[in-house]
Amino acid sequence: MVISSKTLPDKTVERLSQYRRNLLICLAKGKQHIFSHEIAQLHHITPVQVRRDIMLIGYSGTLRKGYDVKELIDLIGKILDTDEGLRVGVIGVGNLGRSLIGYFNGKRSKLSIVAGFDANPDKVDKVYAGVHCYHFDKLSEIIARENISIGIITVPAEQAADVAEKLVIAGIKGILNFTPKPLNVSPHVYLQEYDMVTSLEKVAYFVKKQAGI
Amino acid sequence: MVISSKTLPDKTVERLSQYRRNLLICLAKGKQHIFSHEIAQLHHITPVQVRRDIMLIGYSGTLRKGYDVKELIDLIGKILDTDEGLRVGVIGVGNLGRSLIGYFNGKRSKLSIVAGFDANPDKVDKVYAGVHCYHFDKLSEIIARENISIGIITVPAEQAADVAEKLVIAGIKGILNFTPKPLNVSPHVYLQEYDMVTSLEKVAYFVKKQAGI
DNA sequence: ATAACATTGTTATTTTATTAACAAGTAACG
DNA sequence: CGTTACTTGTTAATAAAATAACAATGTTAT
Repeated sequence: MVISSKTLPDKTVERLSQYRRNLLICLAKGKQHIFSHEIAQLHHITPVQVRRDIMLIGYSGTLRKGYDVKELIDLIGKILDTDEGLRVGVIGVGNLGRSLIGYFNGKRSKLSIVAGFDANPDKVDKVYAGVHCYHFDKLSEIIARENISIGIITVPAEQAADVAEKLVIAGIKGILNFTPKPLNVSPHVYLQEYDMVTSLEKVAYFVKKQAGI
Repeated sequence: MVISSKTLPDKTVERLSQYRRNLLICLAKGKQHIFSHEIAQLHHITPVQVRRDIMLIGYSGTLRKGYDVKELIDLIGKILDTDEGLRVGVIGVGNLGRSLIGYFNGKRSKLSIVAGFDANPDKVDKVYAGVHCYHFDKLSEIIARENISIGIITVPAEQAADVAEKLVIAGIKGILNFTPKPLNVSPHVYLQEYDMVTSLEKVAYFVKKQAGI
């Protein structure tokens, strides 16, 4: 079967990433086959949703036996990963930046954080969880040298726009922005924003609603 | 006008939180009125979306003058905030937990992080950015004593399920889960999950697509 | 005063995402 | 073998979100 080159729905991509994580755990436990309702239960979604996602990537399970865990993991890998992997830089090595570096460190993955950047001279040329921290000034240089295609922005909000601009100029292909400042980037750079404060305010709103305050 | 007590769409709630943040900046700059297309531009969405959101909260602007910044901020506050505010606890005072505490510290807001929890004896009874860190064992006690209604989970993934269960038992009303482990909580606790690894894998997928790899 | 324009508020349409429905087919069991 | 029950794959229906369309109306220019 040929892997469809059509772009998958946003939400399906997210779920595939999550499925894979849990499938790897299943595989490590020696589980060889898995039913759609088992995957569903792990993620608190419906079995139909799982089957639909799997249909979209063109995989087929075995009737009454479920999906082959290993095959499914491999196929998700073919879809999400690139052969040589992509290299990632973290701009802003504060608590959040270091936490991200920590998450990825040691995980065998096609995504690797290969550089950190910070303005603080105390941090420059230090190594955090195996990742070298460079000065902001070297952003362009290191991105080119290290072949970095994704940038994670974890600087204070007021520096975000400036950093984003420099990243785009340096030829970055994708940005994950953790600052609350919405960014303006050229349309051929993929931008994903995540705002922690908004997440928390959203929880608060629904708590308030539920409590009838 | 009476504020509708109907629950707003998920996405509208998120955007309102973001609008407010930028409106506060506008107000600080002395801007008194703002057009839908200006708000839209700040957030890279369409003016229609903005008008629609504002319609949903029952506010009206002035034709050809736009919206009164102060009034809009106040109304969003009435919708998102509770009168006395909600109190938040952070479970897991690692890099990510401290980063969240740092974000909220000093921001005048109806949401305040009032306690941290960790198992590490080096952290217990220390104060991080004004927030006291307690031992896990005191979770229930402190949640009750400090009247905490929202918990942010930033522990390692393998402890997440256990922490969530304890939070629910302690009577928490809302949970924001930053671990990649999907949680099972009783349906009257509002749960929001955010998975950083998935976010990054999603960026990678779209970068890959765009590059045609 | 009148015309041209800008901007809101709202309804209608389209798109995207989720859920339901069900046909098909295979393993297990007698 | 034949029957039962389960699980997949897919199409159809529904729900949620975004976008488009446009009427209403105040403002500015002439």
